[in-house]
Amino acid sequence: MARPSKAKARSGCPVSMSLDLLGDRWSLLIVRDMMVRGYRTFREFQHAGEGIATNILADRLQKLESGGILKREPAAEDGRSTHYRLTAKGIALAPVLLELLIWGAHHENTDAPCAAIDAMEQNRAAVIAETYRRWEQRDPTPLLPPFKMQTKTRKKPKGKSRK
Amino acid sequence: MARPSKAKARSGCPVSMSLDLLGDRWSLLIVRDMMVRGYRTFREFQHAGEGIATNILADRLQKLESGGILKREPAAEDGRSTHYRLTAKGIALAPVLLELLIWGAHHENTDAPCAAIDAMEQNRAAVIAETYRRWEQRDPTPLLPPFKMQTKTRKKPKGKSRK
DNA sequence: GCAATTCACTTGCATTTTGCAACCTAAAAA
DNA sequence: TTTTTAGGTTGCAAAATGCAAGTGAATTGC
Repeated sequence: MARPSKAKARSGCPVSMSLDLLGDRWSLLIVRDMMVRGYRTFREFQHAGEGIATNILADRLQKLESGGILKREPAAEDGRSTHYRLTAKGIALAPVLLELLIWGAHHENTDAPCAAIDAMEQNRAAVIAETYRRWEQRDPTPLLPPFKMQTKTRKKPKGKSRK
Repeated sequence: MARPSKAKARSGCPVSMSLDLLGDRWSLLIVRDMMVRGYRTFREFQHAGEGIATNILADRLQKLESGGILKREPAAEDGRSTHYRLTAKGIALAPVLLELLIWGAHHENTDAPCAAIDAMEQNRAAVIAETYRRWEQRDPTPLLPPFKMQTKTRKKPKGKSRK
Protein backbone atom coordinates (compact mmCIF):
# COMPACT_ATOMS: atom_id res chain seq x y z
CA MET A 1 0.00 0.00 0.00
CA ALA A 2 1.77 3.08 -1.15
CA ARG A 3 -0.47 5.77 0.18
CA PRO A 4 -3.44 4.79 2.27
CA SER A 5 -6.33 7.11 1.85
CA LYS A 6 -8.29 5.47 4.56
CA ALA A 7 -6.10 6.75 7.33
CA LYS A 8 -4.98 3.67 9.12
CA ALA A 9 -4.38 5.72 12.22
CA ARG A 10 -0.74 5.00 12.66
CA SER A 11 0.49 7.34 15.30
CA GLY A 12 -0.44 10.77 16.47
CA CYS A 13 2.78 12.27 15.23
CA PRO A 14 2.15 15.27 12.99
CA VAL A 15 4.88 14.19 10.59
CA SER A 16 3.25 10.83 10.21
CA MET A 17 -0.16 12.32 9.64
CA SER A 18 1.21 14.76 7.12
CA LEU A 19 2.77 11.90 5.25
CA ASP A 20 -0.52 10.03 5.23
CA LEU A 21 -1.76 12.70 2.91
CA LEU A 22 1.37 13.85 1.13
CA GLY A 23 3.79 10.95 1.40
CA ASP A 24 3.97 9.79 -2.17
CA ARG A 25 5.69 10.57 -5.39
CA TRP A 26 3.15 12.99 -6.84
CA SER A 27 1.08 14.89 -4.32
CA LEU A 28 3.65 17.51 -3.41
CA LEU A 29 4.55 17.98 -7.05
CA ILE A 30 0.96 18.90 -7.79
CA VAL A 31 1.00 21.34 -4.89
CA ARG A 32 4.24 22.77 -6.21
CA ASP A 33 2.74 23.23 -9.66
CA MET A 34 -0.19 25.10 -8.21
CA MET A 35 1.86 27.12 -5.79
CA VAL A 36 4.88 28.25 -7.73
CA ARG A 37 3.96 27.74 -11.35
CA GLY A 38 0.40 28.92 -11.19
CA TYR A 39 -1.01 25.83 -12.83
CA ARG A 40 -4.72 25.32 -12.42
CA THR A 41 -5.98 22.76 -14.89
CA PHE A 42 -5.75 19.03 -15.26
CA ARG A 43 -3.99 19.49 -18.54
CA GLU A 44 -1.34 21.74 -17.10
CA PHE A 45 -0.52 19.24 -14.37
CA GLN A 46 -0.47 16.44 -16.89
CA HIS A 47 2.11 18.19 -19.03
CA ALA A 48 4.11 19.64 -16.18
CA GLY A 49 7.06 17.59 -17.26
CA GLU A 50 7.24 14.76 -14.81
CA GLY A 51 5.05 12.40 -16.76
CA ILE A 52 2.24 11.60 -14.40
CA ALA A 53 -0.37 9.23 -15.76
CA THR A 54 -3.85 10.63 -16.08
CA ASN A 55 -5.46 8.08 -13.80
CA ILE A 56 -2.92 8.76 -11.08
CA LEU A 57 -3.35 12.48 -11.53
CA ALA A 58 -7.11 12.18 -11.21
CA ASP A 59 -6.69 10.05 -8.12
CA ARG A 60 -4.24 12.45 -6.45
CA LEU A 61 -6.41 15.46 -7.21
CA GLN A 62 -9.34 13.71 -5.63
CA LYS A 63 -7.35 12.74 -2.56
CA LEU A 64 -5.89 16.21 -2.17
CA GLU A 65 -9.37 17.61 -2.44
CA SER A 66 -10.81 15.29 0.17
CA GLY A 67 -7.78 16.03 2.32
CA GLY A 68 -8.64 19.70 2.17
CA ILE A 69 -5.49 20.76 0.32
CA LEU A 70 -7.26 22.03 -2.76
CA LYS A 71 -10.70 22.55 -4.10
CA ARG A 72 -12.08 22.48 -7.57
CA GLU A 73 -14.18 25.12 -9.17
CA PRO A 74 -15.66 25.20 -12.67
CA ALA A 75 -13.74 27.39 -15.07
CA ALA A 76 -15.80 30.42 -15.92
CA GLU A 77 -14.48 30.85 -19.42
CA ASP A 78 -14.72 27.25 -20.58
CA GLY A 79 -17.46 24.88 -19.57
CA ARG A 80 -15.28 21.85 -20.15
CA SER A 81 -12.56 22.94 -17.84
CA THR A 82 -12.07 22.84 -14.11
CA HIS A 83 -9.80 25.04 -12.08
CA TYR A 84 -8.03 23.61 -9.09
CA ARG A 85 -7.10 26.01 -6.35
CA LEU A 86 -5.18 25.56 -3.12
CA THR A 87 -7.05 26.05 0.11
CA ALA A 88 -5.57 27.90 3.07
CA LYS A 89 -4.40 24.52 4.30
CA GLY A 90 -2.76 23.89 0.96
CA ILE A 91 -0.97 27.21 0.65
CA ALA A 92 0.30 26.71 4.19
CA LEU A 93 2.55 24.03 2.73
CA ALA A 94 4.69 26.79 1.26
CA PRO A 95 7.39 26.55 3.95
CA VAL A 96 7.58 22.79 3.56
CA LEU A 97 8.05 23.06 -0.18
CA LEU A 98 10.53 25.87 0.18
CA GLU A 99 12.70 23.86 2.54
CA LEU A 100 12.43 20.81 0.32
CA LEU A 101 13.45 22.93 -2.63
CA ILE A 102 16.43 24.37 -0.81
CA TRP A 103 17.49 20.98 0.45
CA GLY A 104 17.22 19.39 -2.96
CA ALA A 105 19.09 22.20 -4.63
CA HIS A 106 21.95 21.84 -2.18
CA HIS A 107 22.18 18.11 -1.95
CA GLU A 108 20.98 16.71 -5.24
CA ASN A 109 22.15 17.42 -8.73
CA THR A 110 19.43 19.66 -9.95
CA ASP A 111 19.04 22.14 -12.74
CA ALA A 112 18.13 24.95 -10.39
CA PRO A 113 20.28 28.02 -10.81
CA CYS A 114 22.36 28.47 -7.70
CA ALA A 115 21.88 32.20 -7.50
CA ALA A 116 18.12 31.89 -7.40
CA ILE A 117 18.29 29.27 -4.66
CA ASP A 118 20.67 31.35 -2.59
CA ALA A 119 18.40 34.33 -2.93
CA MET A 120 15.41 32.34 -1.73
CA GLU A 121 17.38 30.87 1.11
CA GLN A 122 18.33 34.28 2.38
CA ASN A 123 14.85 35.67 2.00
CA ARG A 124 12.63 32.87 3.13
CA ALA A 125 10.05 35.16 4.66
CA ALA A 126 9.80 37.26 1.54
CA VAL A 127 9.37 34.20 -0.65
CA ILE A 128 6.60 32.91 1.58
CA ALA A 129 4.94 36.31 1.65
CA GLU A 130 5.05 36.57 -2.10
CA THR A 131 3.61 33.07 -2.39
CA TYR A 132 0.70 34.07 -0.21
CA ARG A 133 0.18 37.28 -2.12
CA ARG A 134 -0.01 35.40 -5.40
CA TRP A 135 -2.47 33.00 -3.90
CA GLU A 136 -4.70 35.67 -2.43
CA GLN A 137 -4.75 37.68 -5.61
CA ARG A 138 -5.04 34.59 -7.81
CA ASP A 139 -1.94 35.71 -9.63
CA PRO A 140 -1.11 32.87 -12.03
CA THR A 141 2.27 34.09 -13.24
CA PRO A 142 5.01 31.65 -12.30
CA LEU A 143 7.03 32.44 -9.22
CA LEU A 144 9.67 30.21 -10.65
CA PRO A 145 9.82 28.87 -14.18
CA PRO A 146 10.03 25.12 -14.60
CA PHE A 147 13.62 24.06 -14.39
CA LYS A 148 14.13 22.78 -17.87
CA MET A 149 16.53 19.97 -18.36
CA GLN A 150 19.36 22.03 -19.66
CA THR A 151 21.78 19.11 -19.45
CA LYS A 152 25.11 20.18 -18.13
CA THR A 153 25.08 23.89 -18.89
CA ARG A 154 24.70 25.07 -15.37
CA LYS A 155 25.29 28.76 -15.68
CA LYS A 156 22.69 29.58 -18.23
CA PRO A 157 20.40 32.29 -16.87
CA LYS A 158 17.23 31.55 -18.68
CA GLY A 159 14.50 34.13 -18.67
CA LYS A 160 14.21 34.45 -14.95
CA SER A 161 12.26 37.64 -15.39
CA ARG A 162 10.93 38.50 -12.00
CA LYS A 163 8.20 37.38 -9.76
CA MET B 1 5.79 2.05 -8.99
CA ALA B 2 5.62 3.85 -5.73
CA ARG B 3 9.15 5.07 -5.36
CA PRO B 4 11.52 4.53 -8.24
CA SER B 5 14.99 3.83 -7.04
CA LYS B 6 16.39 3.85 -10.50
CA ALA B 7 15.98 7.57 -10.93
CA LYS B 8 13.92 7.88 -14.04
CA ALA B 9 15.22 11.38 -14.53
CA ARG B 10 11.97 13.21 -14.46
CA SER B 11 12.77 16.86 -14.30
CA GLY B 12 15.57 18.92 -12.93
CA CYS B 13 13.36 20.47 -10.30
CA PRO B 14 14.87 20.12 -6.83
CA VAL B 15 11.51 19.29 -5.32
CA SER B 16 11.06 16.49 -7.79
CA MET B 17 14.52 15.11 -7.16
CA SER B 18 14.02 15.30 -3.42
CA LEU B 19 10.83 13.34 -3.77
CA ASP B 20 12.61 10.71 -5.83
CA LEU B 21 14.46 9.82 -2.69
CA LEU B 22 12.02 10.77 0.04
CA GLY B 23 8.62 10.70 -1.57
CA ASP B 24 7.03 7.73 0.09
CA ARG B 25 5.27 6.75 3.24
CA TRP B 26 8.26 5.70 5.30
CA SER B 27 11.53 7.37 4.42
CA LEU B 28 10.95 10.64 6.22
CA LEU B 29 9.60 8.80 9.24
CA ILE B 30 12.88 6.93 9.53
CA VAL B 31 14.75 10.20 9.26
CA ARG B 32 12.48 11.66 11.92
CA ASP B 33 13.17 8.74 14.23
CA MET B 34 16.88 9.21 13.84
CA MET B 35 16.77 12.96 14.09
CA VAL B 36 14.39 13.71 16.90
CA ARG B 37 14.07 10.46 18.80
CA GLY B 38 17.66 9.37 18.67
CA TYR B 39 16.87 5.94 17.29
CA ARG B 40 19.79 4.10 15.79
CA THR B 41 18.99 0.43 15.38
CA PHE B 42 16.79 -1.59 13.09
CA ARG B 43 14.82 -2.77 16.06
CA GLU B 44 14.09 0.72 17.27
CA PHE B 45 12.77 1.76 13.88
CA GLN B 46 10.73 -1.39 13.66
CA HIS B 47 8.97 -0.67 16.93
CA ALA B 48 8.71 3.06 16.47
CA GLY B 49 4.97 2.76 16.50
CA GLU B 50 3.95 3.13 12.89
CA GLY B 51 4.09 -0.53 12.06
CA ILE B 52 6.56 -0.73 9.23
CA ALA B 53 7.21 -4.20 7.89
CA THR B 54 10.74 -5.46 8.27
CA ASN B 55 11.31 -6.01 4.58
CA ILE B 56 10.17 -2.49 3.80
CA LEU B 57 12.32 -1.12 6.57
CA ALA B 58 15.36 -2.94 5.25
CA ASP B 59 14.63 -1.66 1.78
CA ARG B 60 14.22 1.94 2.90
CA LEU B 61 17.37 1.86 4.98
CA GLN B 62 19.28 0.59 2.00
CA LYS B 63 17.84 3.25 -0.28
CA LEU B 64 18.48 6.01 2.22
CA GLU B 65 22.02 4.78 2.54
CA SER B 66 22.65 4.68 -1.17
CA GLY B 67 21.01 8.10 -1.40
CA GLY B 68 23.55 9.41 1.05
CA ILE B 69 21.05 10.27 3.78
CA LEU B 70 22.46 7.88 6.33
CA LYS B 71 25.28 5.48 6.77
CA ARG B 72 25.58 2.31 8.74
CA GLU B 73 28.32 1.50 11.15
CA PRO B 74 28.78 -1.65 13.23
CA ALA B 75 27.74 -1.25 16.82
CA ALA B 76 30.79 -1.33 19.02
CA GLU B 77 29.09 -2.91 21.97
CA ASP B 78 27.21 -5.68 20.17
CA GLY B 79 28.48 -7.54 17.17
CA ARG B 80 25.01 -8.38 15.97
CA SER B 81 23.83 -4.84 15.85
CA THR B 82 24.25 -2.03 13.39
CA HIS B 83 23.95 1.63 14.13
CA TYR B 84 22.44 3.89 11.53
CA ARG B 85 23.53 7.48 11.57
CA LEU B 86 22.45 10.47 9.53
CA THR B 87 24.99 12.02 7.23
CA ALA B 88 25.39 15.78 6.85
CA LYS B 89 22.98 15.51 3.95
CA GLY B 90 20.53 13.69 6.17
CA ILE B 91 20.67 16.06 9.10
CA ALA B 92 20.15 18.91 6.64
CA LEU B 93 16.59 17.66 6.31
CA ALA B 94 15.87 19.13 9.73
CA PRO B 95 14.13 22.24 8.37
CA VAL B 96 11.98 20.16 6.08
CA LEU B 97 10.86 17.92 8.91
CA LEU B 98 10.31 20.86 11.20
CA GLU B 99 8.04 22.58 8.71
CA LEU B 100 6.21 19.35 8.04
CA LEU B 101 5.73 18.90 11.76
CA ILE B 102 4.41 22.42 12.20
CA TRP B 103 2.11 22.10 9.24
CA GLY B 104 0.74 18.77 10.38
CA ALA B 105 0.22 20.00 13.91
CA HIS B 106 -1.77 22.96 12.65
CA HIS B 107 -3.78 21.33 9.96
CA GLU B 108 -4.27 17.72 10.94
CA ASN B 109 -5.71 16.25 14.06
CA THR B 110 -2.62 15.16 15.84
CA ASP B 111 -1.69 14.28 19.37
CA ALA B 112 1.04 16.88 19.51
CA PRO B 113 0.71 19.27 22.42
CA CYS B 114 -0.02 22.73 21.10
CA ALA B 115 2.32 24.48 23.49
CA ALA B 116 5.29 22.49 22.31
CA ILE B 117 4.47 23.17 18.67
CA ASP B 118 4.03 26.87 19.28
CA ALA B 119 7.36 26.99 21.06
CA MET B 120 9.09 25.31 18.15
CA GLU B 121 7.38 27.53 15.66
CA GLN B 122 8.60 30.63 17.40
CA ASN B 123 12.11 29.30 17.80
CA ARG B 124 12.80 27.55 14.57
CA ALA B 125 16.47 28.47 14.51
CA ALA B 126 17.01 27.24 18.05
CA VAL B 127 15.31 23.93 17.30
CA ILE B 128 17.47 23.44 14.23
CA ALA B 129 20.60 24.38 16.15
CA GLU B 130 19.78 21.94 18.91
CA THR B 131 19.13 19.24 16.33
CA TYR B 132 22.56 19.80 14.86
CA ARG B 133 24.18 19.84 18.27
CA ARG B 134 22.64 16.50 19.14
CA TRP B 135 23.81 15.08 15.87
CA GLU B 136 27.36 16.33 16.20
CA GLN B 137 27.67 15.11 19.75
CA ARG B 138 25.83 11.87 19.02
CA ASP B 139 23.41 12.73 21.76
CA PRO B 140 20.72 10.04 21.61
CA THR B 141 18.26 11.54 24.09
CA PRO B 142 14.96 12.33 22.41
CA LEU B 143 14.41 15.90 21.34
CA LEU B 144 10.74 15.11 21.40
CA PRO B 145 9.13 12.05 22.90
CA PRO B 146 6.91 9.99 20.65
CA PHE B 147 3.47 11.48 20.69
CA LYS B 148 1.57 8.82 22.48
CA MET B 149 -1.99 8.26 21.51
CA GLN B 150 -3.31 9.93 24.57
CA THR B 151 -6.77 10.42 23.17
CA LYS B 152 -9.74 8.20 23.21
CA THR B 153 -9.47 5.84 20.28
CA ARG B 154 -7.60 2.85 21.48
CA LYS B 155 -7.77 0.92 18.29
CA LYS B 156 -6.81 -2.67 18.34
CA PRO B 157 -4.32 -4.08 20.76
CA LYS B 158 -3.33 -6.55 18.14
CA GLY B 159 -0.41 -8.84 18.89
CA LYS B 160 2.26 -6.24 18.45
CA SER B 161 3.51 -7.10 21.90
CA ARG B 162 6.44 -9.21 20.99
CA LYS B 163 7.66 -12.02 18.82
C1' DG C 1 29.94 -25.45 27.00
C1' DC C 2 25.63 -25.37 25.08
C1' DA C 3 20.90 -24.24 24.43
C1' DA C 4 17.96 -20.33 24.03
C1' DT C 5 17.45 -15.73 22.72
C1' DT C 6 18.28 -11.53 20.18
C1' DC C 7 19.44 -8.83 16.14
C1' DA C 8 19.14 -7.80 11.53
C1' DC C 9 17.56 -9.06 8.10
C1' DT C 10 15.48 -12.43 3.84
C1' DT C 11 11.91 -15.15 1.53
C1' DG C 12 7.28 -16.39 -0.25
C1' DC C 13 3.04 -15.03 -1.23
C1' DA C 14 -1.34 -12.50 -1.47
C1' DT C 15 -2.97 -7.83 -2.02
C1' DT C 16 -2.65 -3.09 -3.50
C1' DT C 17 -0.85 0.53 -6.22
C1' DT C 18 1.23 2.12 -10.26
C1' DG C 19 2.09 2.93 -15.21
C1' DC C 20 0.39 2.65 -19.71
C1' DA C 21 -2.61 2.78 -23.48
C1' DA C 22 -7.03 3.01 -25.09
C1' DC C 23 -11.42 4.73 -24.66
C1' DC C 24 -15.36 7.88 -23.26
C1' DT C 25 -18.40 12.07 -22.69
C1' DA C 26 -19.48 16.83 -22.77
C1' DA C 27 -18.34 21.27 -24.42
C1' DA C 28 -16.20 24.29 -27.71
C1' DA C 29 -14.27 25.30 -32.36
C1' DA C 30 -14.16 25.06 -37.15
C1' DT D 1 -22.22 19.32 -38.56
C1' DT D 2 -17.91 17.52 -37.91
C1' DT D 3 -13.77 17.83 -35.46
C1' DT D 4 -11.06 18.93 -31.64
C1' DT D 5 -10.24 19.65 -26.79
C1' DA D 6 -10.72 19.06 -21.66
C1' DG D 7 -11.04 15.97 -18.20
C1' DG D 8 -11.34 12.22 -17.08
C1' DT D 9 -12.36 6.31 -16.86
C1' DT D 10 -11.30 1.46 -17.80
C1' DG D 11 -8.53 -2.71 -18.37
C1' DC D 12 -4.50 -4.84 -17.75
C1' DA D 13 0.39 -6.01 -16.71
C1' DA D 14 4.12 -4.86 -13.70
C1' DA D 15 5.81 -3.26 -9.50
C1' DA D 16 5.52 -2.16 -4.64
C1' DT D 17 3.56 -3.28 -0.26
C1' DG D 18 2.08 -5.90 3.92
C1' DC D 19 2.35 -10.02 6.44
C1' DA D 20 4.06 -14.19 8.38
C1' DA D 21 7.58 -17.15 8.69
C1' DG D 22 12.34 -18.33 8.41
C1' DT D 23 17.61 -17.63 8.43
C1' DG D 24 22.19 -17.11 10.33
C1' DA D 25 25.42 -14.96 13.20
C1' DA D 26 26.39 -13.00 17.81
C1' DT D 27 25.27 -13.05 22.59
C1' DT D 28 23.18 -14.26 26.88
C1' DG D 29 21.62 -17.52 30.46
C1' DC D 30 22.59 -21.41 32.93
